[in-house]
Amino acid sequence: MRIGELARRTGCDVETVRYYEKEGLLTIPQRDGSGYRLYAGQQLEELQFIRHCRSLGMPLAEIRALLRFRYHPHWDCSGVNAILDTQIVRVQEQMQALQTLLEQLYLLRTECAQRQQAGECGIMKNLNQAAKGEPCLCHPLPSSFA
Amino acid sequence: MRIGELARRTGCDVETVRYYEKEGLLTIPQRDGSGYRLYAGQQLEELQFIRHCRSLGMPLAEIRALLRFRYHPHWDCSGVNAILDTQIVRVQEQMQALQTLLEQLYLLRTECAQRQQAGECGIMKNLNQAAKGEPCLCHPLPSSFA
DNA sequence: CTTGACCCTGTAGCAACTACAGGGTTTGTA
DNA sequence: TACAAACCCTGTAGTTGCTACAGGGTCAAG
Ligand SMILES: [Zn+2]
Ligand SMILES: [Zn+2]
Ligand SMILES: [Zn+2]
Ligand SMILES: [Zn+2]
Repeated sequence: MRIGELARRTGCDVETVRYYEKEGLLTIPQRDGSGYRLYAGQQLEELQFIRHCRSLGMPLAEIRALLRFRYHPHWDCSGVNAILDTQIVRVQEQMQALQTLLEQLYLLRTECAQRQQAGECGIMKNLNQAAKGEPCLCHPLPSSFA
Repeated sequence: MRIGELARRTGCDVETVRYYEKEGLLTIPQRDGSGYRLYAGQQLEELQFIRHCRSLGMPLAEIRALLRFRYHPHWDCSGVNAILDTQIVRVQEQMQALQTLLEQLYLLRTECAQRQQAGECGIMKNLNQAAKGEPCLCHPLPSSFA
């Protein structure tokens, strides 16, 4: 199968397939007489493996590592667990950060209820206070946004 | 004050300050005889305004818009509210996505309890199933990771 | 024999920085 | 006064995971 069909069957862009090849994630495909890439079932599975891992938010470097475990089934799997754990921690941290952000944004949002001049707007007032180093509703403690 | 001091007082990298200038967020500073940038209190506030907004996750384009409201206090503030609302929705969507991810990762993680060969590891088994288009613990419905 | 769909390579763009390389300046001290 | 550390300058390239061309070649149908 050529690259277009592979892409269609995985729901993945043609350019993305070539990108994965360049990044060393997909095994190099054969070429036909015109230089077109020819893929077999092996690469279809590889690509689906990659897309699945991407859908779990994993960076390509870790997917590359997971692919190595795929090709070496006799290896000790503790590296696999470590990758998952890393990913879980990363996602937890991101969620925590977003949660904090959301609370700050909600607080700030309450400061403006109706249309008015920007100079009178509670949101702008808070932002301008923060710019002067004064506390704002979203960062009540003495400045420095940690 | 020169760029180093400005950076130190805002907890922001020198390169970042120059970057903001290039992006049109900071007003162009004066220069001394040697071509060094010289900043006044105005730019200190601007930079703190920018860093504050960045700490709320806002993209530079929206910060640029907020800075325009700062310079035009007589403008109607409804654009400010709109920016906040957009940002809130964006963060909510990201959190929702991360929540889904986290549940999938947890499910997958339960599949391997101890060290073993990668070929026997429940995590790798799931990933390899998904690569074949079969359902996995993290995506029980017939494939396609939405 | 021409149109359209497909394929190729290589490069540039996105966001928001970060990190040099390769220079000049200032400041403190020996 | 000489030297070095610390600072500043411009400009370019790297980061991540793609996406979007530009400028070409190939192939099947009508
Ligand atoms: Zn308002
Ligand atoms: Zn705040
Ligand atoms: Zn395991
Ligand atoms: Zn799954």
